[in-house]
Amino acid sequence: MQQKRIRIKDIARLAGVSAGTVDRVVHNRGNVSAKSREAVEKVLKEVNYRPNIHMSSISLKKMCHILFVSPKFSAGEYWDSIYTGILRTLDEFENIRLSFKKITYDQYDVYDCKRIYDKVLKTKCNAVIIGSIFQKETQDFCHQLDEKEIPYVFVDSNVENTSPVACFSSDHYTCGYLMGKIMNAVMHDNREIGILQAMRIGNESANSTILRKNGFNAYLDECGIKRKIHRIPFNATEPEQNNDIFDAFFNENGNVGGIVVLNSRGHIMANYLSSRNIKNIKLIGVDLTIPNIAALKKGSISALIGQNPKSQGFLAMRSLIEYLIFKLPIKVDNIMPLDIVTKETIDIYSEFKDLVYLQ
Amino acid sequence: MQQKRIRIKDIARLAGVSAGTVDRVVHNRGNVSAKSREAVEKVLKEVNYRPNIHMSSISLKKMCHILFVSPKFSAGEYWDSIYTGILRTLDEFENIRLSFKKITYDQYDVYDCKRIYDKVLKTKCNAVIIGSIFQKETQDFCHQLDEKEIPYVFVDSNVENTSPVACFSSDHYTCGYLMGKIMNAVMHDNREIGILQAMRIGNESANSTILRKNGFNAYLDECGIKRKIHRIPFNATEPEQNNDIFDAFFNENGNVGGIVVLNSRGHIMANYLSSRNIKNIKLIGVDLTIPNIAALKKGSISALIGQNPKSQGFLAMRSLIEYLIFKLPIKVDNIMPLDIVTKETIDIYSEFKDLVYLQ
DNA sequence: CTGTTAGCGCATTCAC
DNA sequence: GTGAATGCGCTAACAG
Repeated sequence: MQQKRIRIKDIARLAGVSAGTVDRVVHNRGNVSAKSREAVEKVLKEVNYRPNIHMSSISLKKMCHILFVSPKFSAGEYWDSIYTGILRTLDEFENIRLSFKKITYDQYDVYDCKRIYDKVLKTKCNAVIIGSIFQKETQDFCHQLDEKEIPYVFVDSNVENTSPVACFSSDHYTCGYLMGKIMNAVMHDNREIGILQAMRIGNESANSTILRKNGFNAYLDECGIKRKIHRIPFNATEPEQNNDIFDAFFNENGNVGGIVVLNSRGHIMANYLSSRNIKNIKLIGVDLTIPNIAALKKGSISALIGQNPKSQGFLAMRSLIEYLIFKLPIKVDNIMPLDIVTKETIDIYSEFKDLVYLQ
Repeated sequence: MQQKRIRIKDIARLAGVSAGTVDRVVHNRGNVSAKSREAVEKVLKEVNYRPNIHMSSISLKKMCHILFVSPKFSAGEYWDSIYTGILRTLDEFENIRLSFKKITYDQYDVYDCKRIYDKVLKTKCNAVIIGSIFQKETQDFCHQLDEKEIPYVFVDSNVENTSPVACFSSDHYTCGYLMGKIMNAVMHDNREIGILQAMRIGNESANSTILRKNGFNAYLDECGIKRKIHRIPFNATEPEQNNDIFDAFFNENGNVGGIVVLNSRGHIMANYLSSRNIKNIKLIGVDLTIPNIAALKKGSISALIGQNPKSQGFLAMRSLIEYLIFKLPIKVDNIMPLDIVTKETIDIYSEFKDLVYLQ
C-alpha cells in the first residue's frame, strides 16, 4: 500500500554521487562542484524529497536557544495553555538539542512589559516566541530583533508593521462578531446589553479586546439591532473594587439582559451575578480558563468562545523548529478556529483538547 | 532547561544488566531470569522510562497488516475525513513497516455489510479499524475477531458487547441534545419542528441516528418545550424521490419553522428548501461535508455540528500503532468534542482542521 | 538465559 | 570536492 519514502541514499544512487554530497546540496552547505549539484538538483526535482525530520534530529548537534515572552500566568489560565502547547512540542522533538526559557511581564503594566522586552534583547538566543499585549512597545521590540536578525513568531495576536516568521492567533474581530450573534440568539427579548472591558495602566486596551469590540458592534449594526449598549469598566489589578463598580452600574441600568465579556475574565461578572442572585442576565465570554469553565458548568455563563491556545503554542513552537532547524518553508498567517462551547459540550471539549493539538 | 531523557542503556547500567536484557523486559519477550527481570523492573519504576518511539520505529523490522472497514465514501464526505486522518498517522509513522488497506460496504444495505465483514475475516491481518453502522452484525464480526485474537478499534461510534482496544467517537446523544438547544435558540417563535431520518434497507436506523434522536427529544422534554415534532422520512438510496416526499410533507404541515437533520445529509433538505424558495425555516445539521459546508455558507443551514472525523481516524490509527507496535498503554474510551460551526466560523474552522489533528 | 553487535536514516567529520 | 566512517537509541539476531 505505502510506497516507501525516498531516502538520501536513494537520491545519491540516482544522481551518481555519495550521500554526503546530497546532504551538502540539500542544506546548501557549499563545497559541491557545479556538476554534482546539478545532478542532485535534477533528481530532487523529480522525486519530491521530504527529509525524515525525526531521523535528522538525532544527528543534529547544534544547540539552539529559544525564549517565550508572555504575560504572567498561573495554572489553567489562557497563557498557561499556550505554554503547555509549547512544552508539548518540545516533548515531541526530544531528540533536538535546544534550551527553552519563558520570561513573563505584567500585562496590566506597560512599563513592566518594556523592561522585560529590554531584558530579552540582552539575552543570548536564536529565536523568540512573543505573546503581545501592547502594540507599540512590541513593534519597537520586534524592530530591534530584526536588527539583530533574531527570528520571532507571535502567539495570541499579530502585531502590525513587524516581520514575524509566523503568527498563530484567532481572528479577534470574528470572535466579537460571533459573540454578537450568539448573544442575539440567546436573548429572546429586547433588553439592553453591557460590554465588559478591562482598564489598564499606562496604555489603551489590549489590541485583541479592541478588535473583538469592533466585531461585536459590526454584527449588531449589520443586523439592524437597536438594543442599547453600555460599556462596563472593570479593574483587573484591584479586583476587590469591582463589586462596587458593578453595583453602581446595575443600580443605574436596570434593563440589561445580556453581558459580553471581551477578555478572559468572564467569571468575574458571572460570580458577581451569582453573589447578587441575579439570574436573568445572559453572559457570553472568551477563553476556557478554569474559573470560566466552572461558571459555564454552573450555568452562570451561557457560552464561551475558545481560541485554542494550546494549539497556538504547539504550532508556534513547531513552526519555529521547522524553520530554525530543518529550514522548512512555514506558513506565516495561521488563524485558529473559534470554538463555541456550552454547558453540554464543555466536558468532552476539555478532555479532547488535552489529547489533540493540531499536528 | 530540558533534562535528558533516560535511555535503555542507562537503565541497563542502573540494573546491572545489558541493554538486550532491558529490551526483553520492556517488551515482555521472555527469556529473562526472574532475578534480572526484577532488577530491571525496579529501575523502570523509579525512572519512569518512556521509550523514544522514533528510534524504535527505525529498527523495528516486523511487518504489520492493518485493515480499515467502513461505509463507502467519496471525497469530502464524513468517512473520507476519517480515512484522511488515518493516512495522516501513516505518514507520521513512515519509519514503521506496515501495510494498510481500506475495504468498504454499502451503509444502506446490511447484507453487503455482512459480506464485507466475512471477507475481512478471510484476510490475513494484525488489526482492524471498524466504522460500524449496524449494531448486531458488527457484534458478530467482533466476536469472530476476538476468537482469532485480532485486535480492533472503533471509529465514529462504539458497539455494545464488544471488546475493542479503543474507541474514537463523538457522543451522539449529546450531539442530539445540543441540536435541540441550538434549534431552540435560533427559532424565535413557537412553530413546529421536523426531524429528518434516513430510511435503510434490511435493518433499523444507524445506531448514531437513534442516539441523536434520543438526545434531541431529551432536550425538548427537559426544557418543557411543547412544539409539535414531525418525523420526515428521506430516501438515501433513491434521492430523486425526496422532492416528492418533501412536497407532500410541507403540503400537509405548513407551520414547520425548524428542521433537524440527524445524519450528514442536511444539504439535501437545504437544497430542497432553496429550490422551493422557502426561506423562513431554520435548519440544523451534522457533519462538515463539502455539500453541507456549501449550504452553511449560503445561509440555508443555520449551524452544523462537527464530529472531528479526521481526529477520530488520526487517533484511532495512532492508538493502534502504539498498542500493536510499541506496546504502550492506550485509553479505551475517547470522546471527540462536538464543534458548533456557523457561517462566521466555517472558513477558519476548515483551514485549521487541515492543519491540526490532535496529537 | 545473557551480553554483544549489526543496522535502521540521517547529519557530520575525517581522510582522501 | 568527495566518499567513507561515525554516532544517535533502539531492536533483532547471534554467539556464548
